[in-house]
Amino acid sequence: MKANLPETQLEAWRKYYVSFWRVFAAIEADLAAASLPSLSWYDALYQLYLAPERRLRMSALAQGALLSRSGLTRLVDKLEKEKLIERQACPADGRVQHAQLTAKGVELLRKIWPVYRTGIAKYFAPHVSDAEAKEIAAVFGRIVSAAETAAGGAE
Amino acid sequence: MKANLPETQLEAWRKYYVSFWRVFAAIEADLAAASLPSLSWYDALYQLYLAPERRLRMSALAQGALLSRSGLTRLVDKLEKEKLIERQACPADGRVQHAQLTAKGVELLRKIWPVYRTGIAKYFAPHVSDAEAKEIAAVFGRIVSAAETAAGGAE
DNA sequence: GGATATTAGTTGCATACACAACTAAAATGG
DNA sequence: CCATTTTAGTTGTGTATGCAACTAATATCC
Repeated sequence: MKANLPETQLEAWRKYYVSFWRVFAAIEADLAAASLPSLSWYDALYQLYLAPERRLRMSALAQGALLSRSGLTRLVDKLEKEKLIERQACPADGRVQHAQLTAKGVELLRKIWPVYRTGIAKYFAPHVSDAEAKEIAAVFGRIVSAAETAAGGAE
Repeated sequence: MKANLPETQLEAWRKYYVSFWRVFAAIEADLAAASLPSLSWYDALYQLYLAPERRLRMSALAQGALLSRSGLTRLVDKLEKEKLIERQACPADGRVQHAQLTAKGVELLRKIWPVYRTGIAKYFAPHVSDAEAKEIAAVFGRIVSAAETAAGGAE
């Protein structure tokens, strides 16, 4: 927690911060232009897609989808209404709900991904060499790990 | 706009994406814990602080503060109510408003910055070597430039 | 120079999200 | 085994933000 922050680090932070918002906004705009839902839907569905049996407890999904628990409840409401997922009560623990990805959910994921991928390929990838990409993955991987252990959840 | 996205790039994107949200949330939480306004206020005030005479047209400020024009109008409403800035009509062009940073605005900036800086120093900097920071600044600097020229505004 | 187009900013409306308070279920422990 | 605490998820409420429509002012062009 060094309070002194060298100018180099600060400049890196600023570029990181600004670039993220720009790229994020550009990708969201492309998705909206293609009449597709926003990245938060994608993130949630994709987390489920990755999960064993394509299902996850609400709180795990909230973690993975970068949302608060209440935010996730609302998102899951909408996804469920669209039949993209199903809520399943847990027989072993009455407090727990699982979100289960449906076939329709997978299908939407497959519709979103090409547009998302193209966005990454347009706004991000062209400016990042292969070597830089490896370094970025390493650096930001460390940041993610640190943030997640700090937040208490190993997950 | 290569549609093919190597796994290396993709992995870099994912870490970049997730790390950003984690760090951003952590810093926002620290600011809130210190009863300070959020980064969007800081961003807007800081843009003005950097500007010549500490004032900027609304639309330029929107660009710099990463907001839509309507979003900026609302933010400026709040900042003005807190006397952190003043709106000034432009004598040369009746459509234009300038936002002018006040002394109180500078003061708030100076209160926020230590907390913000500490957040960067806690969540970001420890995981980034000096060499990596230089590279990150370069890479994301390119991304920002590309995004801004694409968005039409050189600025 | 007056009709039309463009530009700057604002406002109406809708949406997405967080925090805090709540409910229900399970764990703890005496 | 009942009372208390903890945990999982939901709901009430407030806020931040964007898009599209609007207003007012300037620029363009015949």
